[in-house]
Order: sequence, then C-alpha cells, then structure tokens
Amino acid sequence: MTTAKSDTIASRISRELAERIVTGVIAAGARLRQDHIADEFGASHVPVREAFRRLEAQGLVVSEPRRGVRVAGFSLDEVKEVAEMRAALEVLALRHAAPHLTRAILDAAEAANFAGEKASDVQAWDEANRSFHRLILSPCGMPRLLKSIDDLQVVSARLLFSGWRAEWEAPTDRDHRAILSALRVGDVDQAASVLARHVQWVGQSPRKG
Amino acid sequence: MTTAKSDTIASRISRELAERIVTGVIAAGARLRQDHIADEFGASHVPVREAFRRLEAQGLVVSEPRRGVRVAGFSLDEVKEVAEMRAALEVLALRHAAPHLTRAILDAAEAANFAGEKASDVQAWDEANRSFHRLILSPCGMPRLLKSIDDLQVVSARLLFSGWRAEWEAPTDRDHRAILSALRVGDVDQAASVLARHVQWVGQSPRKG
DNA sequence: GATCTCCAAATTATAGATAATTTTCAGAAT
DNA sequence: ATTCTGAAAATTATCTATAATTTGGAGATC
Repeated sequence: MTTAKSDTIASRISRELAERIVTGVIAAGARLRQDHIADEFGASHVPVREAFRRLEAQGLVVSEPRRGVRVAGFSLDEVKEVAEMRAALEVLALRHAAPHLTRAILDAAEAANFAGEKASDVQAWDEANRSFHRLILSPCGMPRLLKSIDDLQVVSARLLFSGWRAEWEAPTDRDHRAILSALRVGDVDQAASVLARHVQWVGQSPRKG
Repeated sequence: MTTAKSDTIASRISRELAERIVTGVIAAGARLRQDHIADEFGASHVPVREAFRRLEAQGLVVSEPRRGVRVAGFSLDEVKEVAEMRAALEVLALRHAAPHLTRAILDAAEAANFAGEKASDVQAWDEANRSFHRLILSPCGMPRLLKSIDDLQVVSARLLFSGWRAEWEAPTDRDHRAILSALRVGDVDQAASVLARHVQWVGQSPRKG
C-alpha cells in the first residue's frame, strides 16, 4: 500500500498521476502544470517533468513543446484504436505463450476470473481482469510485447472507469471461460479468436455496457 | 540538415543519441553518463535526463533507478520479438489503410521502392524502406498505432546497421512489389500476408542476408 | 460593440548547486 | 594470492534559481 520505500520521486509521481488519470480524477484534456504538481507532492518540478515523459510514453498525456502537458483525450476512435492494437498484440502473445501454459497456470487464471465475477466494484474487477490476461500471456517470454500490452491495458481502463463509476455489477465472463476451455484442450486458434473478439468488445461500449 | 531552430534541447539530444545508437556509433550495452553527454552538447544534465526517458520509451536504452542508463542490448530473441510485433501491427494498419489507398499513393510507394533498389548505402535504403511502409500504412488514420510501428521500425534498423556496414548492395525488393500488386487489385489478404512474412524476414538474418 | 496591441503574470525550459547513492580501488586480513 | 573493508571518486537524483516563452487581459482603436 505504502510506496516502495526506495523508489525515485519521479516514478512515484508518475504512478500517482497515472492512477488519477485512469480513474478519471483528472479529466481528459485537463492541463497539468508542473509547479502545481510539484507543490502538491512537496517536490521540485524536475522529477515532475520526468514523470510527464513517462506518462507521455504510456499515452496518458500529450505534450507540446513549450505549451505544456495535458491529459490525453479519448474519443471513440482512440478507444477503438487501442482495442484493436490490444487484440493484435494479445493474440500474438497468446500464440507464443500457449506452448508454455501449464495446468497450474490455467487454474490460477480460472481463479482470477472467479475473483472478477465476484468483484463488487470496478477497481476490483479491473484488477482481476488484468491478472487473468497477465497470467495466460506472460509465459510468452517476450518482455517488450508484454510491456506494450500492459500500457494499452492501462489506457483501456480509462474507458472502464469513465463509463460506470457508481452503480456497477460484475458480468459473468463467458469469454474468459471460453478462452480457458479452448486452452485446456489445446485449441489455440479458438482461444486466440475468442480473445481477439473479447478485447475488442471491451473497447466497444463507450456509453452503455 | 540543421536542427529545427526552435526545438527543445532535450529533443535535439534524444534525436542525436537515437541516431548514434541505431547506427551503432554507441554500442549495445554501453553506459550513458548524463554529465558527459551534457558536456558534449553544451547543456546541463536536465534535458539529458529527459532525452533518456524518451529513448527509454522507444526501447533504445534501459534505465535502472539509481544505476544509470545503458544502451539496450539486442539479442536474437529481442530482434525476433520486435519483428513479430511489427508484423502484427503493420498488418493491422494495412487492413485499415487499404480502403483509403489511392492510385497516387501506390505510385508514390512504387517510387520509394525503386529508390530503395537504387540505394548505394544502407542509410539510403533504410530511408526508402521506411517511406514505403509509411506511405501504405499512414492512411489507416490511427496515430497511436503508427507511432508504435515507427518506434519498432527504429529498433529494427539497429539490426540493419550492425549486420552490414561497409560492403552492401541493395536487394531488389520482391516483397514490396508483391504487396503493391496485391493492393492494386484489391487483394488485401494477400498483401497483408506478404507484409507479415516480409517484416519477419527482416528480423531473421542477424548475421547473414 | 468588436478587434487589436502591448504589458504583466503565469508557465515552461534550462542552468547551476547540493544531497544521496553507487562504483572503484588501495590496503589489510586471511 | 585471494578475499574483505572502507574511504575517495564518480555518478545519479533532486532542489533552487534564472532565462525564455506563452497566456490573459486592460486599454486603445476602429
């Protein structure tokens, strides 16, 4: 819960800002002023600027040379774009991960899915959903690919938090189950196909679930 | 040729360092020391640090919290990984770009391809190759996707420059031609399939063409 | 009343200085 | 000779100060 003691200030700031952006505490398009943020964190603006660069790399903010930094907007088009990228990359990761998936991993993924279905708020569901995907994709052993997927997933999460918020109920995740079933019987194509559809569906309901 | 006058120092430094890394002037694994680089550019280390963050985002350097920054290595595995990511993303981009491709664009791509075949050094060939891909993919209208592809292409280029160097001759690019032919007759699937194979081939010859 | 000009305030970008951490290496102990 | 120990040197991370640029708006002009 508490920040890992010996982390750099810049990374602490970037994590905190990322969370605020994803959860909608800071709205899309809002301008981020380095001095104000530095004040708030009791730091100087130098680490704040570095945090900005990281957020920029993740696609959470956009920065114009001498005109400052603002939270990246997310139009329907952008959401779809991210969803399609995720679909393409997650399918790639799954194909490479499949040969290394063990019974134990699939069981863990099933547990994560179950946790998601029992989640009482968006945060918990998101957490479980993330775990599920990470569990079945990590064994691909492609760190750069996994990093990209992770960044895209973070951006996707903005949609999740913007759409609902208060009233929310966990959907029974048929897709996840179908993916697991297919993987258990070694039908990678089927699993990949469901995964692709699943990821794109997530990016399809910008107003209504 | 001269640096765009009113660019920020940080971005000038990051561009310059990126070029050195890609062309192999700075070797993989080499440590980058902020003060030394700052001295060399006649700047302070603050913009150097920001440049580091950008290079990190592009995957050209890796940074460990208080232990500095070093040029990212590129093992065979990493090269393959990047190639596969490129293949997946370029195919996605092509599928979205295809409906917007005009005769004029395809002609321009053909010209770029021709320029590549006549290129006398690696640099020129790389430039032409980049143009070709950019021309046929840009019309997809997905800026984030294009940015990702661009970053991956930069990383791929390291391989190119490391492998050859002095003696080098431009290959007649059958794949590019095949892609254009397929696109001209509207066979997107065929074009996508050749493109995927093509991109992965590039990442396949780490020692020998 | 609307638009333009120019100055003040706010903000970004860079420099220079300082604190904290890691690396290096000489010398002691085994 | 090899492995520890510890202090000096190098390096990273941060802070404070300054320069340069942009933003916002008051007052003048049409």
